[in-house]
Amino acid sequence: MTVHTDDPPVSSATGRPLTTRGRQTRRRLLEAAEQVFADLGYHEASIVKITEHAGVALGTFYLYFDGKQAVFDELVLDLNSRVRHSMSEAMSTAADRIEAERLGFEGFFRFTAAHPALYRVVREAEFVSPAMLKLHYERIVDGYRAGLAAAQRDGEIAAELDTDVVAWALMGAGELIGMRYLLWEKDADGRPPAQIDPAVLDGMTAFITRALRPDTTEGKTDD
Amino acid sequence: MTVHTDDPPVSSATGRPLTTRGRQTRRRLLEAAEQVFADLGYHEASIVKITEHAGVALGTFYLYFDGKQAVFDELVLDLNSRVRHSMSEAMSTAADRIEAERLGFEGFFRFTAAHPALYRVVREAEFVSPAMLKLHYERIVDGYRAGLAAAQRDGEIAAELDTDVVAWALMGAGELIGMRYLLWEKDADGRPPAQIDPAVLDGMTAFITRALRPDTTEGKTDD
DNA sequence: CCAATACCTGAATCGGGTTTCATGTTCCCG
DNA sequence: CGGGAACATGAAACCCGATTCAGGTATTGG
Repeated sequence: MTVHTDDPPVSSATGRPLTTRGRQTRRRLLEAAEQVFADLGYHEASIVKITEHAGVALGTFYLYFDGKQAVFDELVLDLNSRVRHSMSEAMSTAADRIEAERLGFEGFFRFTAAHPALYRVVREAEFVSPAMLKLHYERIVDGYRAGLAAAQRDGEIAAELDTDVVAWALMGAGELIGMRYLLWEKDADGRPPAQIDPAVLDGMTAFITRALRPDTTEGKTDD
Repeated sequence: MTVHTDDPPVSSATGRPLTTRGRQTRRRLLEAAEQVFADLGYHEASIVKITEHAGVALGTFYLYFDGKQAVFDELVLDLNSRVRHSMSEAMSTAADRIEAERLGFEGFFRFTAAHPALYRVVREAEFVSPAMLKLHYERIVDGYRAGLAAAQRDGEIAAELDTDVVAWALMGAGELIGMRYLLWEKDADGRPPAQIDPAVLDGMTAFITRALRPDTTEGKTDD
């Protein structure tokens, strides 16, 4: 529910800096937008519903945002930084790249499980705001590819792999696995699972490990 | 552009069977819908635009379809059968499962490259018609899993793999690779590529091969 | 040629959404 | 405590699209 905004918030509409009261209203609107977009999707959501949820009047919205699409974009950016944070935090304790992969997916799945509807917002950006979706994926892949390339130099993963292609493939795999086993899965009470089925994570890890591990004949760079 | 409809077309609105003229009008509407949804997305598309594109009056639409969502659903189903056809046709000449994987992806990418906008329609179903998207993915995965399981029994792919998880992972990987290297890629003239970069397909194949191939120590069932 | 049947038409109905703006209200500094 | 800046309000202007329906037009079998 928390919204991260590192830059000092300004009213997007005018560029004017905000007082404490203004900042708080803006934050309330952004959090309301998050909730409403997540629950209803972009097109069913409306500014009226967002302002009602935030407990402010309709017109107030336009003091802080340029319009519906503008809040949506800001939201996607915010979610992107939160997912990446969840992933990199999870990976931070890894001993090697293959463990990092498992932990990274765990972090991703944890985020998705904790905010099932939120990740739908990101995917809906493909249709609402393609540039934002592109940014989202590219930011994730950039870090990914860098990690893979470094591991490759250290001989932790096979040299023949194309890190760029692999990074996109893994991201796509994670996304569909998350969709299938988190967003679509219902337990006995029809509730979505609080976290990913460990067997699935194991299956995923086995798959990734097999794909990435160096061939046994391959020489290791021992620095 | 061709629309496949195996069942004799009937007016969805009334269930009444159609004469030749009626069938033709219905087909024109469905093809126009395909075009308009692909170009504009679901929400920007409108019945007026679809009927204009088809060269019929607004009201005619409702003689053949129950509404906007109904054509969309029918379209997703149609596209699903076309993608699967493209994939299974490509796979039909494969000597073993790993070659089948490569050819299957080639078929998928060929379809996506030939109809760049169409695959967006399928993905938009996540928000417009979730049940249709689920059906789409599950139909693809079902065939996939069956093929993997059979190959596993024959010792063509590693026994330890969870075919269910692998099927979803591969489908996700293919989808994001297609998005990145077909839908987003522009050549010098800003045109999307007519087919996938062979280097990418090779990278993808290497990745899949490594993940699926049996361990060298693994015993083969020799029937 | 004449029903009768199948098709087609598009103005009108109905519902809804975004954005603006003239008018308050609150806050805070001197 | 007075007044200006910042903030808040919600009715109204404006735009757009799905769906209906009463009234036409093509087609065809006899």
